Amino acid sequence: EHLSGDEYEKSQPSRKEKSLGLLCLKFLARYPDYPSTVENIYICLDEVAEELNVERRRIYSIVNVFESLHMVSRLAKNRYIWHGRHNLAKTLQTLKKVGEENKYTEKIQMIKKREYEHEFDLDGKGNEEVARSFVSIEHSEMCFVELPGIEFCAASVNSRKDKSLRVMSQKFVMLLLVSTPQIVSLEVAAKILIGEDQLEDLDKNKFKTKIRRLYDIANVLSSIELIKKVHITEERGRKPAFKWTGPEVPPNTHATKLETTSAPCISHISESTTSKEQCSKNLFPSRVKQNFTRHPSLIKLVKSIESDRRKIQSAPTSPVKTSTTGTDENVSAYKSEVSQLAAIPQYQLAESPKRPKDMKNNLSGSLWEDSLPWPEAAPKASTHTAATPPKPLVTQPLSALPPSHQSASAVIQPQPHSGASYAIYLHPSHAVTAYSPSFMLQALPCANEGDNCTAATDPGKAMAAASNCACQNCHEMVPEGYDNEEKQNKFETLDQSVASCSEQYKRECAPEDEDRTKTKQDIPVAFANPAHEAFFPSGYLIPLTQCTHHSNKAGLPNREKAGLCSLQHTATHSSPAAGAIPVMTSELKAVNIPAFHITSLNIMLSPTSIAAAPVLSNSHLNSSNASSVPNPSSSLLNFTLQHVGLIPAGVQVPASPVLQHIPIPSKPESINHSSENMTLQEEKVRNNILQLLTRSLMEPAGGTDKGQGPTVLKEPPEAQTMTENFFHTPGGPNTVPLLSANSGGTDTVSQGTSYIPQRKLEVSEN
DNA sequence: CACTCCCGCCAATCC
DNA sequence: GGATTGGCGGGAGTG
Repeated sequence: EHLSGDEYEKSQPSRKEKSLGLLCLKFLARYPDYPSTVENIYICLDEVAEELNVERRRIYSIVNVFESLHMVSRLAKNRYIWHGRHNLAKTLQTLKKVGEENKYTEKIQMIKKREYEHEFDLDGKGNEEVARSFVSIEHSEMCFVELPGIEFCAASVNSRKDKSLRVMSQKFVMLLLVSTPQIVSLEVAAKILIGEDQLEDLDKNKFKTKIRRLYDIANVLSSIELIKKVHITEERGRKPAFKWTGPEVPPNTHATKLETTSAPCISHISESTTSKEQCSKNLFPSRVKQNFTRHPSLIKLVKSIESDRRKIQSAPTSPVKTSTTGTDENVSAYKSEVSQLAAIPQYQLAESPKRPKDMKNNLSGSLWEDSLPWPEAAPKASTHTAATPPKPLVTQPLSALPPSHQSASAVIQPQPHSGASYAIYLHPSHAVTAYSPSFMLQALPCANEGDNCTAATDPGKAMAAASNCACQNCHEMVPEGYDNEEKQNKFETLDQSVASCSEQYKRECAPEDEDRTKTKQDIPVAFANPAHEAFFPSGYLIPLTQCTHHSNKAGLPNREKAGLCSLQHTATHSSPAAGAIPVMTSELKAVNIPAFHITSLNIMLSPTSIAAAPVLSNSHLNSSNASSVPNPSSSLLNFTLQHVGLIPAGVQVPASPVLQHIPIPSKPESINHSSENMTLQEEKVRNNILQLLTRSLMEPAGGTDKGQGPTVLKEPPEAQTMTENFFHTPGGPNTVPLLSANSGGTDTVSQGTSYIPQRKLEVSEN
């Protein structure tokens, strides 16, 4: 009171200091990310408001958003319980699923389409049309999405009909999770959220209010680093948007059990169906729903896998577990594991907290990400990637590196001209190297600093990708083969701590483990199931996209800070085979990829081939393990390597498992960028060579596949890019979205859809 | 000026 | 009927 006006103003915290985001951080600082499950942490709103010196109203906003993610749940008046991030993975997965089922992808496209069509239509009818178009798409207005075990405590005391902020928050997250790339503009989000409630009057005020609320939500989500504000620049100017920066959510392969509140479920189609049943029905349409069909190529794959598994289990020549070193045992175990890899989602293992230095920067996700005990793995190598954006492909697989793989390190090579890179991640005793569709095994820095990713997108390729990804079609590619009830149930028991996951992995898979069969009895059901053994391949092919590196505030969990290469946003669409592709170490040994070729060897392997390779090559695993007898593959490789001048004539690549000790360049400077100079002609030659190599991998011992499946790489279309060749599949180019040429670190993305392929939107962050 | 989003009114609901 | 929740939109701060 005694202060003058100016002084008084200065004594007051600035507007920014009072922001919801900051307040949210303060709020978060009070509670652990992963609270003990033994001891409940209760939140008293009054206390918090007082301690943080804010009105209670503000706390409600925060708590409501957290509630939407099940980070808290309401116990009683003024009283919440803190769950932290324990439920997050499950929640996100559920939200993604509901989002998919609510056809948000289509809605986004519809909005964009209309927007585009009415860009110069000033009569304002565009919005109404959009609104009306929702009716034709989908009518499933959903209620608050809840998780089992949490729903009742929340619902019992809070029957307020409209939990708008909570529901809005969930819907917003859904939008982000289902869109490709995972960027949603404020405007689109607002329109969709309004569109659902009020089809008719999309008046300006309502829109403004929605935007306000979205900001509220976004501020909270940003503070927990699930999203990040970016800007989309298009013809008409800059638009605020939000990009998903949270953990990657694996594709849904089954219906997670979830409940909805007893709140009325609004349906635009039938006002009478307000029951919970109807609500659930909306959320989880019947399984026979036609948009869950298996992609034809997957049927083959599954059959092949199954038959192979049978062979392994019954063949007299199957390796018998011996009591010797344990190595054989492991190999045979891997063998059977590998035979199933293509069919079974890889369980996402948490990283060990202990990592070697060189991995720390490159591989470590945030604590938050590391700890996500995905209840279900991403069947990256096989399925449904279409409806799922080809995302931070690196991040997830790498964060899944099991603890025993500490010696591994990843080197990454984004290929500006050729799409995604792949890191070959090998078993602990082996190394990690990079693999890219331009077939360069190269090391690469993850060096892009901050937000200045400026490499240009190739609009043509982006367009190609966009137009090749008929997202609706993609939705229809969910393979039922992987939608295995039994597995699901098992996985639902897997909401475990990282520590236990890591520990289990060690016990289950670490080669140095004494006795597999014995330890198996100790492990929980999901791991004890033989099928789950298959979740630990000896290696992965990890599609890499681009790298970003952000310097972030210390102490905040951030995947990007950790230097993980994450796909920021991309117009790429992965093929069903994209993602972490399990690959057998012994397969690599079998072709004797020599260490010194790590930066120069150009190999062309279709991801589908690779995914299938373990299946098809089981019969020669033994020999590769023995590694004394050169096999046809190695001869062929040697020949081809010599042929292309990668090794001098007469030099034989040693047949020993040299890969085990491949020196990985630890510094980006050591990278060989020779691929950049590759001419088209060279590419062609390589294509041919690589086809040979592919076949040598695919048909090692009398090839069971008979020209079917991934080995069909007969005539790589000349004009096509390597990337396209790479993803050439028997299903035809239209059944599998092509991986587009990635921009290799740009923030310019094409948000083009099949509707508006021409649009190139620039995303900037500030 | 447009974009952000804080602030607090006040209605709905709870107890 | 007071307390709790939270929708909502005015308008201030920011770039």
